[in-house]
Amino acid sequence: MPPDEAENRSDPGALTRPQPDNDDVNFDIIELLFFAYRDFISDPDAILSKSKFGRAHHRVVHFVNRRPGLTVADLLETLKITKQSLARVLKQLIDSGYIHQVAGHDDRRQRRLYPTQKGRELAMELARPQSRRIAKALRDIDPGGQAAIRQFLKGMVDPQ
Amino acid sequence: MPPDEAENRSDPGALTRPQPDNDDVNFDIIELLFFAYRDFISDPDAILSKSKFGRAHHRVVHFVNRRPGLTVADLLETLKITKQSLARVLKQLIDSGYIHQVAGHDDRRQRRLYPTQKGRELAMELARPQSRRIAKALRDIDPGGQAAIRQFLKGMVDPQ
DNA sequence: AAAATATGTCAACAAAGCTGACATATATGG
DNA sequence: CCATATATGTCAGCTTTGTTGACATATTTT
Repeated sequence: MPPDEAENRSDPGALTRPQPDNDDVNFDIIELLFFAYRDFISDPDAILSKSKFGRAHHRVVHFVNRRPGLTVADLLETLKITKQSLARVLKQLIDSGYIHQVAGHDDRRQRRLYPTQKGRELAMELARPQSRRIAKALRDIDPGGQAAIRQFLKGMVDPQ
Repeated sequence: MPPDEAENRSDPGALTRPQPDNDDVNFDIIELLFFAYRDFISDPDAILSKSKFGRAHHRVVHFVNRRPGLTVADLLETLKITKQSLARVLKQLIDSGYIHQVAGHDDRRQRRLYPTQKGRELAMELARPQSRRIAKALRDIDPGGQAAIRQFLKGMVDPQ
């Protein structure tokens, strides 16, 4: 008799044993990623909760700060959201003076996005606690281990 | 004259240089975490898009499968969401026969949650592509590097 | 000149979070 | 035993951030 069947006999429909890692699945890293990301975004979220902006604004101001001059299309590709979804938050950031847009030099249909000084400061303020968390997590990990971490994270990303 | 001021002279309000890592911030790992997580959740999302469930259901069925018998309070603490938010998705999972609840043995106010066979199968189906992605990212990383990755992810999580 | 492209915008909707208020069952402490 | 605390459920309404579909405008490409 398979173990689950015996289990079900005493408690119909309810599997009572924990589900451990097995050949197919790597539950522990799945969970570590969930917990790490959950707390990683809690830092900027706490700061943003006192402002009129949210997570979506954070992402936009982050990437505009990191890659000044990117186009709207670049940003959509990076964030993997629709232009209507981006439009809402981008408009608020532009209207509030955090981001500045300029028609493209070669292709004047493009809107190239740049942070203002205020935008750069916001991006930095939000990045700081996240960086502190990362620094703490990397402390006591040797250079080889740190390289492995970067390689792993890169390997998790879809090609392109 | 500070460099940003000179920059602003020719292009008012727009900082045009990329923002590199510096002492305060570790932008590259911040971004790697964003991209890794973005694609990590895209696998189960694609499967769920053909069902009546979403990400929130995934999280619930995952943790119930991993820790059968956890209480509603445990789950709230793990997910860090409100009970009203959990109630919506949990009810749907119970009504559809993915999760089963039982009054606590000692404390009968508690509702202990268990996966049904169907629930366990869903959790596994959603975990499988994520595990494949993880396995691929870990391939070519030696045991020491893999230990560093686990240590890093654990270090990113808030204590408790 | 026609077609394609980059962007913006309107409207409606869905998922998943939130707050506040209140109900019920059960446990616990005096 | 009663009063209070706790675990859970539920109603109502709101917010943020995602989605589709349709259509407008400016500019580039063919």
